[in-house]
Amino acid sequence: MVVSVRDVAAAASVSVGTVSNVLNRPEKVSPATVERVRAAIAELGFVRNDAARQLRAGRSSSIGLIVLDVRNPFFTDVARGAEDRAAEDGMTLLLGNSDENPDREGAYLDLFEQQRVHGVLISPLTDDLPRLERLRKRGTPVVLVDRESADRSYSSVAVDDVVGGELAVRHLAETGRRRVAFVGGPSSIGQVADRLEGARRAVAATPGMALEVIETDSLTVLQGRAAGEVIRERPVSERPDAIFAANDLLAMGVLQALKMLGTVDVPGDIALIGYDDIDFASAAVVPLSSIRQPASLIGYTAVDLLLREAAAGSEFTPEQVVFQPELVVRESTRA
Amino acid sequence: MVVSVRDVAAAASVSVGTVSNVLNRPEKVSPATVERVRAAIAELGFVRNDAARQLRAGRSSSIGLIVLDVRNPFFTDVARGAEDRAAEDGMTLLLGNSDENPDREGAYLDLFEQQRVHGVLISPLTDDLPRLERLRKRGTPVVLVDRESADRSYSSVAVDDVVGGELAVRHLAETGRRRVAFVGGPSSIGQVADRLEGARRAVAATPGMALEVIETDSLTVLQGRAAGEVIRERPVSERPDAIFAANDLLAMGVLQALKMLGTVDVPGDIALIGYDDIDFASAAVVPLSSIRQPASLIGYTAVDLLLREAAAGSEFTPEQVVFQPELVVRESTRA
DNA sequence: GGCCCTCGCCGAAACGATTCAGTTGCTGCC
DNA sequence: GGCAGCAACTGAATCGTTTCGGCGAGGGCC
Repeated sequence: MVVSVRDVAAAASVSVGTVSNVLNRPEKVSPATVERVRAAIAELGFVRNDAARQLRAGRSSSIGLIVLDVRNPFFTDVARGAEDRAAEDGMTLLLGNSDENPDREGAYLDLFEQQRVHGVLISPLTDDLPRLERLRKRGTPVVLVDRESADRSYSSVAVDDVVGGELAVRHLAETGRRRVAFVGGPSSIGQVADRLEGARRAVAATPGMALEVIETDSLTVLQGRAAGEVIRERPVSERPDAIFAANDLLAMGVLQALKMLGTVDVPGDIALIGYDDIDFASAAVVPLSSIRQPASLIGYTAVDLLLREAAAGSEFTPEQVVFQPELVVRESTRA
Repeated sequence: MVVSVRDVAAAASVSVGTVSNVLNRPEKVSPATVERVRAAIAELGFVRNDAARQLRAGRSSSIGLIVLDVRNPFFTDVARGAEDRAAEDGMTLLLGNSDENPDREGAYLDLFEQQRVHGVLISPLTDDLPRLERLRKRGTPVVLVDRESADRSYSSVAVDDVVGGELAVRHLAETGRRRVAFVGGPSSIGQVADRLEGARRAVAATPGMALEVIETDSLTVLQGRAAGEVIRERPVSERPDAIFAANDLLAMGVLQALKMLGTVDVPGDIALIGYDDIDFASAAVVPLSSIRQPASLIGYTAVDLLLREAAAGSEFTPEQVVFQPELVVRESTRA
């Protein structure tokens, strides 16, 4: 009981080609015929088979997006922006979650390749992936999200994380802090490395300031809590007087750990600043200072670039869009 | 330069049928041939075309999931659970976000139908949707998520929201509160209606307790903040002494509004309880009491049901799974 | 009237993987 | 030797849509 164009054609007494034209170029068909075909479609409950369309078209009308962590509101915001732009061109967004795991990242790339997606948006774990190369050879545009490609061979939409890190630590310095701990990791993730680099620069620019790095396995609330506990357990004299967390999830975990036993006061004893400025940051126990990134704009712009690249074909030169981050000061870094 | 099974077959000097067998039933092919074909695949960089497979198979290996709000961590957790179960059977999850908007919901259902998805998981806005019926007629299983079907004609995985609402308000009663405001809406959303119903029951069971309903347009932080401001602006005597928010996002918004000017103390002046127990609830300005739902288990179970239903075909009787919610007490409702 | 266009429609070919009835060649058994 | 049985492989048909060369009818123009 599957209804195909053929059935519709028979019911409306036209050819399959005409049905297809009604579907895709109704202006090419006489009004009376359009009407008749539409009626047949409605009556039979015909619904296009996307697989067949794609097979014919050679590629799908979906765009793949691979993010580091769906549970991070920053990335859901990116996804929303991407989805909005995709919808403008009648495309769909396929959302994959690598969870900072290269195997999962690879699995999604394979999947997207099999699906012959229109293009791939990725916040990659490592800098060079043969799979990305292969996709590109096939003619599938690839745009890096929240990350710039080392050799600028890929298009990308990112925020200057070095500047962001610098903003954060300079702010800490300006509010009188001198012993800063950077909480984040793994350092193989580009964003983490860049934010740390920015922190280093700000520290170097401030006489008497010291930086310590507390490396985490991932960028989650849980890992933040663990790092916070490490700091809490130290003798008071050995604690930093400020913490810069590589993202807000970590920062919120750190905050939970510090506040848990009531032993450490934020910002009294330790100031805390995160990164991303997710919605929940302002609602934290101590409202969190953070570095804001235009998440949904990043997603929107990335899809925009992707579609332009897809339309241009091979004579497209990769384009790097870089947004500037913005410091948002709240309670957690009050002097 | 597209590589198809035909090219692989030629390169390995076998027929296309054999290539397909190597791909899908390698045990049916002699080891030497498997080796030869695999080598050809690797050399040519052949990647299966999913559209062609699906066309032949009649349906895709994806499962569609439509949630009310991707930005709500509860739903991303549901999605994670669903994805995990789907991956066990080599299936993919397509995530759609209705944003509590019937048009968007409909658009995703249409899309999923065109994609001939293996099945649909939906947290529906309204109770009866002709589109769901049509999907079912086509043989596509539909499982309701976080919602039970009124006439039990659909399979569903849900949490007893009436009990959850009752738990919340009974807890407020037990901690001495008597003038409760329910913040949530629109009431057309089943979860909201049920939680309110539970609240009503608990109020009815407590002599001297009164319930007021503050309706919101949606279940977001922003709407919560607006509701919180309404309450904050009232004369002290007309304020409730407890607020039950239909979900944690709303609760966090309410909390922000109440704390903003420092005029209202939580839980001193007003106790506050939310629903869902999202990760961020415990990290809020005032750690939030909430009603916990097993989010990722819901997603996992829903896909499990879906796959069983798909395998059983027509002789499947819908099954309703109901989990019990759990009260989580934190600072925000301390007596 | 002859010629050329345009419009509206037709229908076969093509996309690429899977399936299945059929062929081949070999082993083992009476 | 004859034959059944089996393993390994073949290749044409199939899924449902889009595309595109082509055809006939009607209109405009010289």
